[in-house]
Amino acid sequence: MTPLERYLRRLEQRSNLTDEEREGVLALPFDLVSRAARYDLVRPGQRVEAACLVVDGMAGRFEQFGDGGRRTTALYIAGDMCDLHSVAIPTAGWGINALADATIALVPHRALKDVADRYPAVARAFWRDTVVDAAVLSKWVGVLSRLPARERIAHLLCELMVRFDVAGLRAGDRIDLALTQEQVGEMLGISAVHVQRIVRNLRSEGKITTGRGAIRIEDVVALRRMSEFDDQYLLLETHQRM
Amino acid sequence: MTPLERYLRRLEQRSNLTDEEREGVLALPFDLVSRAARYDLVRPGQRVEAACLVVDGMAGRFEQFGDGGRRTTALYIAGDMCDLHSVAIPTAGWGINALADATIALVPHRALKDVADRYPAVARAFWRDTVVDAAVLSKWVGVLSRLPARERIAHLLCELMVRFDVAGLRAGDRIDLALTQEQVGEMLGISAVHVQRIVRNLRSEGKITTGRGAIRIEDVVALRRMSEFDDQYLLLETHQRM
DNA sequence: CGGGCATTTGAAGCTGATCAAAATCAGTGG
DNA sequence: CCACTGATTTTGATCAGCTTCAAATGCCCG
Repeated sequence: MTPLERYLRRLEQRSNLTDEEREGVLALPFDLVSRAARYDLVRPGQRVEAACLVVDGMAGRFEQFGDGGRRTTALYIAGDMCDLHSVAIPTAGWGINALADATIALVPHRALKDVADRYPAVARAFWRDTVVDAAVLSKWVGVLSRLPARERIAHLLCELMVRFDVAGLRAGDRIDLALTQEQVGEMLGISAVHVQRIVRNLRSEGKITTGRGAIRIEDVVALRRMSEFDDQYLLLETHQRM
Repeated sequence: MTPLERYLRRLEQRSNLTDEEREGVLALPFDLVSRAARYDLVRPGQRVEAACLVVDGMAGRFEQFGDGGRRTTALYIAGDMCDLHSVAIPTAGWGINALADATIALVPHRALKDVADRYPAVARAFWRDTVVDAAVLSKWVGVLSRLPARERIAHLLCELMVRFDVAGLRAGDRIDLALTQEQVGEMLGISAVHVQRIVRNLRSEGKITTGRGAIRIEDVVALRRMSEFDDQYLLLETHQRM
């Protein structure tokens, strides 16, 4: 699957497109780049002229604080356009970082605007895409303010499982979570030490198994129940042409 | 200022519009309704056909969890269109609630789509508006995962002060925070009891004073510093016509 | 084989939750 | 105008979850 085919798949998950519109998306130009883990794709305050489509690996949106400290606030997997919103607002108030080694397709804003102008349905699909992004952020705000550490981690795992599934990326029960426990903690507001204790705990209870940078979900039902996970917020339904 | 003038003001904060486009926005039809505090304007899962523009009072976006428990994840003040995103995705995965007594203008999706179709610049302004909403959510994720209770509250106060300012709603140093301490706690993941202790503390340090449902900011500088507040995430710059 | 990063484990201490109850306040009806 | 009611704020005491600091072990890669 080419980078744009993956992205098209994501768009079509929620928006109906005609053949012509599909072609328009697939014809988007892009530059393919490889970035090592921790590379900053977009720095806060920077003016950007291309959006980052994750082709392989993982990327994250982060907020930077006064003292240079950061927090990852959103997670992007293959097929996600990390910062499609930068088309609407090109002066970044956020940052994008390669969480793991990643391949990224840089898609020029110019081209994205052109295809959106030519095909209004594509423009709406783009808008929808950023709305879904916001819906996930909203859920995370809720999760962080409501659930204790254990449940937060369970919720994250459930979310990723569903997103990998929908994107057609899942191999069995295995999730390729190429994140360090430190990174997970930083995303969920938990210290690395405590993340480790929780992981050990979940493992001892037979809910997950871990190994070589991947996590295997052994008991989805338990994870969903304990974190009150409900995928409604991922807005997975396909919508009418507006 | 009429409801739509307020909203137009918000749009023009970030997007340049022509006279004709302005007229288009101002000509939007709406139903004005009054809702008591705690009224649900939109329930999770509901299919909505109008967006909620806050005319007076406050509204909040909330996430609902398995057991019916809720968390407010975003806050809307006069001039904010709470759920403009519902135009793109009308089946709500979220909820909207009147946090305090509020007057709301219900603007039909149909009319919003029409004006967006007629004026592409308005469509982009709408997109931008939802992107700003997402930017605030992203920041909150960062704040919740990084800052301790005291600093969270300070951050919220700083954000509201800036937003009230930008919307032209601020009277002196006074912020009309018609929220109970319980509500504040529920938004920030802090128990009501602890919110009270922090408020007392901030008061004793001369940073704020409180009274009759309002908060007076006495020492902005201290609040900004302690919460590492930087308004960049509010994306206040005006952008070119795309 | 060695170096560097990630994970793992232990111990001590703090932040903030929870429970319980008193004091204050706003609104209501007599 | 005052007594009554329910909600909100305030205060105290106890306790759990999680952080921090420190150090050991394990793992991957050059």
